[in-house]
Amino acid sequence: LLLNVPLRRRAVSNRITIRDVAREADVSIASVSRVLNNLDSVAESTRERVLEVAERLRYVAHEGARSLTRQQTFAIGLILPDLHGEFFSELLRGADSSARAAGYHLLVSTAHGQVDEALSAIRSMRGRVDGLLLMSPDFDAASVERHLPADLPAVFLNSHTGDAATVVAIDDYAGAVAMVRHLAASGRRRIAHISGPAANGDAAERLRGYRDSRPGDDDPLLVYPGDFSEEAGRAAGRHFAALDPRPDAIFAANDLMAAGCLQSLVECGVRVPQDIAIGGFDDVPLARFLSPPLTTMRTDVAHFARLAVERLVADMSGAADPAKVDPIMPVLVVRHSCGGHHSNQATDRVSGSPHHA
Amino acid sequence: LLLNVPLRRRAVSNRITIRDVAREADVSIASVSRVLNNLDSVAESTRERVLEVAERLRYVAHEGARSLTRQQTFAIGLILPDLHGEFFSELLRGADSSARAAGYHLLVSTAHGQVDEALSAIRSMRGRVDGLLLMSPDFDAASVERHLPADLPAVFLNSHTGDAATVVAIDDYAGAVAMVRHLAASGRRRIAHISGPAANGDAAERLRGYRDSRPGDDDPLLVYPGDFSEEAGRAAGRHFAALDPRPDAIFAANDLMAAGCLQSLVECGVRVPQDIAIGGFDDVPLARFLSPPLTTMRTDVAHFARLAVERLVADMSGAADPAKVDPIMPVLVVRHSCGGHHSNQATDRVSGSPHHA
DNA sequence: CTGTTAGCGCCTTCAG
DNA sequence: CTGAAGGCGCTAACAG
Repeated sequence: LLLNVPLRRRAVSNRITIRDVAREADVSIASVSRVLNNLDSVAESTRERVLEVAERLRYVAHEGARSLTRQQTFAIGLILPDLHGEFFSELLRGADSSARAAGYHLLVSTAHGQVDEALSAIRSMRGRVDGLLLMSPDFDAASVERHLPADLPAVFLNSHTGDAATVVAIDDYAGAVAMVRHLAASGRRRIAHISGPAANGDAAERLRGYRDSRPGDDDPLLVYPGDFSEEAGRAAGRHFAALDPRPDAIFAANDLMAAGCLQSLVECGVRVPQDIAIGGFDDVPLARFLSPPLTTMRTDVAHFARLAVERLVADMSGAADPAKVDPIMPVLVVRHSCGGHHSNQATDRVSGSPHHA
Repeated sequence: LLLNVPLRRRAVSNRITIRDVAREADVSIASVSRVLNNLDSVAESTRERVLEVAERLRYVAHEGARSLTRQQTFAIGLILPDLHGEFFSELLRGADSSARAAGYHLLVSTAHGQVDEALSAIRSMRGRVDGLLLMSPDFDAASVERHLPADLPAVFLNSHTGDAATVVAIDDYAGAVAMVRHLAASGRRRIAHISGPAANGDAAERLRGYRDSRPGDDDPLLVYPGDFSEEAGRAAGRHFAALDPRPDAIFAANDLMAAGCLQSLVECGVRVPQDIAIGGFDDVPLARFLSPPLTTMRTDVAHFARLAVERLVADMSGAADPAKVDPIMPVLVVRHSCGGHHSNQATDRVSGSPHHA
């Protein structure tokens, strides 16, 4: 009766399972499992036979299945707003190095500043990762947090969420203040700012730091609304070059805008730093290649990411130790764009507190 | 007798499964599954009830389990030699955009130029991804290929493996030739080269292109052995600045070395491009920010990665269409470092065949 | 339209 | 030291 019932669809599958190894080695799958995970005690003869067969068959364990029984995937989900530019490149590098060190893989996803994309990314991470690293400067982290599956530990990166979530953050405010003070200390009196996207938490903090510390009166014309892009920096440069009276310093909310601004100022015939000094934020690798090299706030993003991973791994290990990680204090790096005298890496003048205070 | 046997360990687990939803909604798990995947036809009333309960319980499907039954993970593994610098950043960005578009996630891993790390990465991908994107310029791709699990389609990136594997490659040789010819055409006669790591396939091809097309006789002093790092570029710059007779052009095997070289030449008092012209390879974003902006071969890495993902997705869909993808021909971008006259993006002079010939 | 029942590939008690 | 058996959470026939 059941003669021509096809034995499921695996007719032409070349998938090799633990069962194949067991059959070929003439042992039970339990024994194969033991050997492969070197557990318990297994007779040396069995052990050798299994190993031999496994190699001959090119058997590689199915990590998906293994995760299911172990209830652990050894993967960490990383949800970023974007992947553009060196900031994220560095972030990823740091996260990867630290994750690998702890035996974890990285599952990367981008949300492009859309809450729904972030939520969908989170959902699709359930059951494929043991924990989540979440960077969401473009929207309220708290609202995202509510949608986290209950069994998915998460660490927020640089989002000014309430006390509820675990957060590893950069002290944007203090960094901005430090930069503006440096500019003022070197004699600049009319300091302008190129801000980041309005909805971005980091950008908001940097703007706040600028506002609270700039010399002179509030002047709306001195704040150009940017979006972290090079093009915004160029536009800002043109704007400020034409302004009368002209600012004598510009603090850009990130390095990429500073770079764009620098280029357009030069095109407009403005001398940097003689006429206008420029300061950035992040210290991406690009910064020291500009001419003049860019004074900026160094955040060591890779290190920042490493911290976050370590924090997450601790959380996942059930180390119910919700001790807050202190915000990371950016460090001022003085280069020629503010009137410093040196340009190459070896002579960067670095000041401020180190990462671990 | 079995009264006090603890019902497995899940005593305090807050994991919510499809079964919880089914019980709460008073239907079978099959129905829940149907609703959640909107399959078949389900009574509207059932449907609503399930949806309501799922939301109330904050149920999120376990993707791991789902992958196991579906025999499909909707993830792509990406194994890279490293994560340093804009080249990989761009690669990742392109891969991500294209993978997301096809409904896939990216599982990232690095091999650091070690064969064993690459092999271990491959093993740990089995059963968590549907296909592999593999970049292994530092060692023989064929040897890696032999260790691929049989059920894991793979696409090699830029590795000059035999015809066996699917490869998406950049035409390094042709690119190098084009650059050297450009240098020669603008009157340079003594053209030097900074090569990449000896074991690196791309580097080897670029060197070969240089050798086959440079004017004048072979001169070992004109080839400085680099390793793709900025520091190597600086060292090369010092070397060539001191050489007598000095070269009048330098072709660096990648942009980062070109950047380092440029800086050290300037420090040595050599004028670029008047005394020495410089050409790079890759056209990373950094290139146009240098001063003078760098003439280079643009490969559009992001696009390259997109192609590779599309190829892989096609392979995975069983489109047994092993039509080779033509090597991507880099495009010459002329900027001021070779004597061009313009510096900003809008006026880059681009020539050569476009990516799709 | 809905529930029951096999697995997916592996790990892990529990008995031999 | 080893094998049998029961899940992990979900999907997909197959009967009702």
